[in-house]
Amino acid sequence: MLQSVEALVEQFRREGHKITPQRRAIFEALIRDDSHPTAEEIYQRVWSVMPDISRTTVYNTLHELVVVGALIEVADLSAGGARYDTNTNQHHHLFCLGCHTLFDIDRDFQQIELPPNETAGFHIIRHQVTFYGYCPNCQEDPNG
Amino acid sequence: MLQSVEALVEQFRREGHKITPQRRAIFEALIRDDSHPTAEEIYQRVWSVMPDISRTTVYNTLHELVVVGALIEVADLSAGGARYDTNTNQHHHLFCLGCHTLFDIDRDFQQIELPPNETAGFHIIRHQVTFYGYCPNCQEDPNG
DNA sequence: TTGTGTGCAAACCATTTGCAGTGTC
DNA sequence: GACACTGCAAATGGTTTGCACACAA
Repeated sequence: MLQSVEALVEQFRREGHKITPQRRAIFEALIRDDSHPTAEEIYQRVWSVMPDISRTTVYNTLHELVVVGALIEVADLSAGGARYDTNTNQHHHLFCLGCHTLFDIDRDFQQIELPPNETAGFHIIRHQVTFYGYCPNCQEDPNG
Repeated sequence: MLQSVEALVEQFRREGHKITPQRRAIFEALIRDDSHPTAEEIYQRVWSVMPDISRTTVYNTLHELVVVGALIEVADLSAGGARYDTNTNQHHHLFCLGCHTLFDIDRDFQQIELPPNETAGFHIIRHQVTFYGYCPNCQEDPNG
């Protein structure tokens, strides 16, 4: 989880990027967030304090945050576009098939490893476990 | 992996669906396939033997195959749209970050289970491990 | 002052929808 | 013969691109 705007500003400067008011506002919107927002949700948050910002700028900045490693883009879990994860540590996901909410699981399944003869020659970078199911709400109301 | 058109026809009839030449052609295109094709790829295959088919019909039929459980829709792994997996057994994935190829891993990581107090009240249906990395090709040519 | 960043508008691309006509059961 | 299915065309929605202007360094 991202802890401070200044740390991001630092990181961005280090990578040779300029710091603009728009970028600062986007950083603000992401600090201490663990809700896996979509680009549109982030745009809405920033828009509420900076109504002149454009989606283009939000998309650009999110991509740059992914490139510098401050954000992880979560594969689209059906509907609503890509989600951004501010938790860049190794962790896992619990996904509700009903309401599409995504929870983090910080447990470490260290046992998950492929024997070398089953990797098909891949150089494996990371792995992620996703649990699919129904959250308490969607169990009560299967149409939720 | 889907083994026979007739089994799918049976299953479709059982669920109260009608069998059309288009659906049969789509079934043919999916038999003994383990390449995780996109809807567009399936459309192309069917189109080569039935040029009058429309994308709408392909999309419709794929959705119905997912509903009856003959196909699994794999979350979009960036670019190119959803993939369809004819392997509906519990299995895992190896995804190449370079060329976006998706391999099946049939190994069973039975140890992966969430203790009840970490499920956030979810009713968990299934889980899937995705390994992210670079395939032999994309290790040689990082721009592949 | 230079080149990166911004924002508009338009393009893109996978997918969905509306609807009239068709064909399976 | 009824109703599910088909296919066209248009709409949708997330994301990207082209380009002129603005501003951080």
